[in-house]
Amino acid sequence: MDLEARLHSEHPNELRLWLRMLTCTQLIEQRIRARLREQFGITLARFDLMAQLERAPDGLPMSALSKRMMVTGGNITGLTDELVKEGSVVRRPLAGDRRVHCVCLTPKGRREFKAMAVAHEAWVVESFAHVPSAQLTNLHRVLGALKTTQQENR
Amino acid sequence: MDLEARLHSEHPNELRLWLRMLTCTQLIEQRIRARLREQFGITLARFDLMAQLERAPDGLPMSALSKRMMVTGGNITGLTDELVKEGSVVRRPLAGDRRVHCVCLTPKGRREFKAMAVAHEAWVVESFAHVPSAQLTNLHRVLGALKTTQQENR
DNA sequence: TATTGTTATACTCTATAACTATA
DNA sequence: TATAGTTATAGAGTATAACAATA
Repeated sequence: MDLEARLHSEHPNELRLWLRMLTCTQLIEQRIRARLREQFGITLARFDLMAQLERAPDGLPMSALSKRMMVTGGNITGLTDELVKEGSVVRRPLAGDRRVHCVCLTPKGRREFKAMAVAHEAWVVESFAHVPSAQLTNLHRVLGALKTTQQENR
Repeated sequence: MDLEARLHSEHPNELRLWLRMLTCTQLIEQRIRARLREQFGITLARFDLMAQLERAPDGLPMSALSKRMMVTGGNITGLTDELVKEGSVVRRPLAGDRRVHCVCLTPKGRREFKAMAVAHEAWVVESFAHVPSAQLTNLHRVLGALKTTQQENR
């Protein structure tokens, strides 16, 4: 039983698709969230922040993290504080602009993230295991167009 | 800028699709949430609860709401309390099992919901306006299979 | 014993707004 | 003035666990 139970015959296909998307993302996200907590003692938001840093050897300004994670700045401060306390990231000043603090993975944080990322990737792959590869690509393309229109309307 | 910024060439298509699904649902959900609050002074969770009740003239047991909304029972009690305070729903005993309380829209709640549902449906249709109808159906079908596998693995 | 719903509690995530420091 | 980040706060949403009433 899920969100779609409320639908009736008059509802447009757009609403059917929307509720189905929500159900799918909620089911998958809940599982990922629970496993991150059980196996690594970390929340999804903190994991996501570390994921953004993986490819940035010199770290990222907090304003960049705010944009990428689509949350307001105050939240980045809080998440960063927690990760600093755990020793997983550090704040580093940026030469040339003393307002900016770059958040940067520590060697410890990088090791931790590697291990989590392997598991996380496997969970995601497993979740989509029954979606044929061609459909995977097709979904990705169609949702790409949807994303663009959403971001324009912000 | 969004969640996908963290991807690199080694990442599998499943992860690419997953992050794109998350971005899309978050963008749409944030907009719906903001509009429900601004235009109707209601939260998404309360709206969703009322939506589940629309087709149930005799109401639904709180346990059914818990399953459909995929949240634990305590939350249903809280949401119901708030909607009762607003006069939008009532609790009704169920003949034959005195443990069960059915949550039921009041005439006022039903009127309120009708108005909100019209607006909500228009927002969703608008969000998917640039997705061709054939792709709408295709997405719905593919995600149906995904949903089934997720619910089996719970 | 199992199920329904309530209560109490705590945590995560988020936004907003006022603030400081720097550009 | 504008931008980067911090702080304080509040509200939404959620889960857990102990509990009472009923089956």
